[in-house]
Amino acid sequence: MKIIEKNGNIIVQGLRDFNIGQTLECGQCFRFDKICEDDYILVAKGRILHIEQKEDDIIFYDTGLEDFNLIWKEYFDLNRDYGLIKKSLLKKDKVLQEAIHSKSGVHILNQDFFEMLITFIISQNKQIPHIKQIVELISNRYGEKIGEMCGKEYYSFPTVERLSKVSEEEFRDCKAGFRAPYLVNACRSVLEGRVTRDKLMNQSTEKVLEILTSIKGVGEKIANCVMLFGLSRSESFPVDVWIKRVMENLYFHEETKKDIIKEFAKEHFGEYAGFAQQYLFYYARDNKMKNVS
DNA sequence: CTCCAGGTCGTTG
DNA sequence: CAACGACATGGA
Repeated sequence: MKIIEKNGNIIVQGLRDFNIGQTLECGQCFRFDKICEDDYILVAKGRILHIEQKEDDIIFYDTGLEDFNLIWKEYFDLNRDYGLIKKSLLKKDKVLQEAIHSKSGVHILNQDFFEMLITFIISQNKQIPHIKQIVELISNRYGEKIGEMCGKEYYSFPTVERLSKVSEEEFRDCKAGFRAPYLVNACRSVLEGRVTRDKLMNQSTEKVLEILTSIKGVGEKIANCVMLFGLSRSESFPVDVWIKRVMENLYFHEETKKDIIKEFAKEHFGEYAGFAQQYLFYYARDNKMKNVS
């Protein structure tokens, strides 16, 4: 990885195993707008980032070396060797070959814990474009304005303190529907310190799962998403409709319970289960994979 | 119109 | 413990 500072931009060269489009569109992230091919505006870490990929160059527009090193390098998980992860997964398992090869530029982002908790509570029983809409609405109403780009105003994701003051009715007005009381409850849990990033960071996977699922509206799947995307727990393996479908198609060849799939993934993919999950999820969704039988 | 979406909860058998 | 309907909202 070679980093160049030029005209107020940062250019990163020689990054293998990274594609900005795949990384943002794979379903882990909901706060971005596509300008054109491989060219995106992203909201994260309380700021706007215009980022573009031109062949092997990644351009972080209007970004200094300090912001890149302190914020974006970690956010985009640029220090991790994805080539090694893919090799390790493929060594054990040729079944993953197609999924990994077609989605080989996916990185798992290190996103904000609270934002992931709220976002994935919203995600239940909704399609990705809807999730994006609701998160944007909540940010526009309760976040801070952080700038303007291409004629659109951008707002940060709200703080715990601000969102804790939002009522159930107001969440319903943001189209959250039946999830509104869950959101109120989740905000309170974080504000009152029962569920915080610090508290979860040093716990065992089982304990983290137990604490997260103690929030009403957070089950196994959402807890695993929060762990994978918001707590850097790469052994997490969220099982949703798409993962169920793709696992049934590629491994079981018949209808299979989520618990069985989860256990299999833990055994089979081990510490890299989260990466396997994301390649499989994106691959299945992108190919509109059908149920078995 | 009907069906389903990155699910979870509460209720039944 | 497994199965099942309800839950808001919007798009196919």
